[in-house]
Amino acid sequence: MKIDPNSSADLSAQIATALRDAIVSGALIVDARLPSEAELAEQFQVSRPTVREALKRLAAQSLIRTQRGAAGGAFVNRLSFEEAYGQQVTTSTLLLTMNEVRFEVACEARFAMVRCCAPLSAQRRTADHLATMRAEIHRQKQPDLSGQAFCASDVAFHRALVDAAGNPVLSYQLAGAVEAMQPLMNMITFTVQSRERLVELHTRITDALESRDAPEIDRLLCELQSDTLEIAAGIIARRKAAKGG
Amino acid sequence: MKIDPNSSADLSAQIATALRDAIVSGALIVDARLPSEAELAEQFQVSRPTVREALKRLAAQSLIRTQRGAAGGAFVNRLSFEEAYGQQVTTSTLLLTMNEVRFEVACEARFAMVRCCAPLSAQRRTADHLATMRAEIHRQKQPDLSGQAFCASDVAFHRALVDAAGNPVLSYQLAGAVEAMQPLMNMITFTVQSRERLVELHTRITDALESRDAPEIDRLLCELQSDTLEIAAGIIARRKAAKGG
DNA sequence: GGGCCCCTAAATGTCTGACAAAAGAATCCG
DNA sequence: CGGATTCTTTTGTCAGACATTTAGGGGCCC
Repeated sequence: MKIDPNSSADLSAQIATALRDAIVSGALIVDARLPSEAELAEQFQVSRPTVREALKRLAAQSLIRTQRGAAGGAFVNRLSFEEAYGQQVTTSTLLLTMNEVRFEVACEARFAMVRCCAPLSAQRRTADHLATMRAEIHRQKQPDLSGQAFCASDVAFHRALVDAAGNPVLSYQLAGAVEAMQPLMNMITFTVQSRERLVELHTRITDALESRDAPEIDRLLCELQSDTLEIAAGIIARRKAAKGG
Repeated sequence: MKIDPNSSADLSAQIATALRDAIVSGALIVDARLPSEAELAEQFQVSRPTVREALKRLAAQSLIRTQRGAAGGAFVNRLSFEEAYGQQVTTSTLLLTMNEVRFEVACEARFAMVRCCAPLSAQRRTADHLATMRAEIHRQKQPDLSGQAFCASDVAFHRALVDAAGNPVLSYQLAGAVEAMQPLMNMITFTVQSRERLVELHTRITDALESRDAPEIDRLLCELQSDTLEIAAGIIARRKAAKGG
């Protein structure tokens, strides 16, 4: 593990990369303790603040955790699904908002991915999943629900549908797709009418899931996608017209 | 934007969170310049090294970029698909290896997601995508190809299949699922026989993609999944037997 | 002899002050 | 007016110091 002091890159970035490689390659296994900051400083021939900056970079990616005290130090962190999930959502959200991804494109990706777990969900759904989904539907029916809350409930509904597939890897991957869409969805204030359309489809999807009818779920999700797109298109057009007038 | 000096959390972590929130919420837009380190230090009532640690955390997530010099500073970074893609792959890979996800679970997720873009790929594939896939198939036929190289080619093949869907969001999301599988696949040294089975399926998938036959692609991917699982199961069983003997 | 308490050592967290290096801005000179 | 030079701002890096936390050991009391 060496660094190049003549490189144009930051020393802390180089050290972070070296340590990250060691972790990813398996040279440093989970719960292994890294050398202390002072030792790393000596090893890389840099000062302690520089080492610390490198360690903070790794900590930001949840690759290590630090502990103070005598037996403390930096330890390779077991990346939990929850942590990975959080990072995934942040990254995906920023990616969509910063690159001005068109609503249709994000929507297409989202529904394509949700549909991909429909067969598994139909097969493995439990009563719990159905209960969660029906609870969200119930919430979505409340007329005084804010636009944001409606979207959040929509996300929760789809998450339950995805979780029903019983595959944590799938849940993790789709979390990004589903949750990252929320800010885009938030820009669309659903009218009472359109909400009713969506809620009805949600209900039928839940029913289909209950009777384990995978093809029907697929059909309904397609319908939900085209409905969502239609509603969005209408709102965008109206907004543009309002601007023009 | 305030921090709590009495909190148990690191000051640098708190500052990083505050700045991250400002970016995610849109208060700091792309290419906006953050205050200088000295200004941030004064604003948060901490020292410059502490501020720097916070900034390095953000830099590790590609949320900011820094530039030296008179007009330099830290700027909100436009998260590119490429950067997000890299982070996504690293995170997903570590998640799978560190949590000892079973091969079947990861495999199921991977193929479910790849299958979800089959209809779009069939519709939008270009000659380029087909050429890439055939080139990878050609490489996979080389008998002296190492196990690692075969797996890498397999990943490239599937990436082309996914990219054919023409949806960058989908490509990004699936990148994690497909590439993260590679280390797990690497543990399975494919025999000549099993390679032939996979290559044949790859060929048929490419043919089906050329004739835009979405249902056939779906069928073939299912077959590819069960074949992969079967091969893996055989190898795992043999390995276990070798250990026991 | 065992259990409790305190003390110490080790490690991270934070601060101060300083200098190096880069890069644009301003200035000076031809 | 243009080019070279100096200036200024800002990040990158270093050294040393102190604060804080925590595990572990030694000593004391029962």
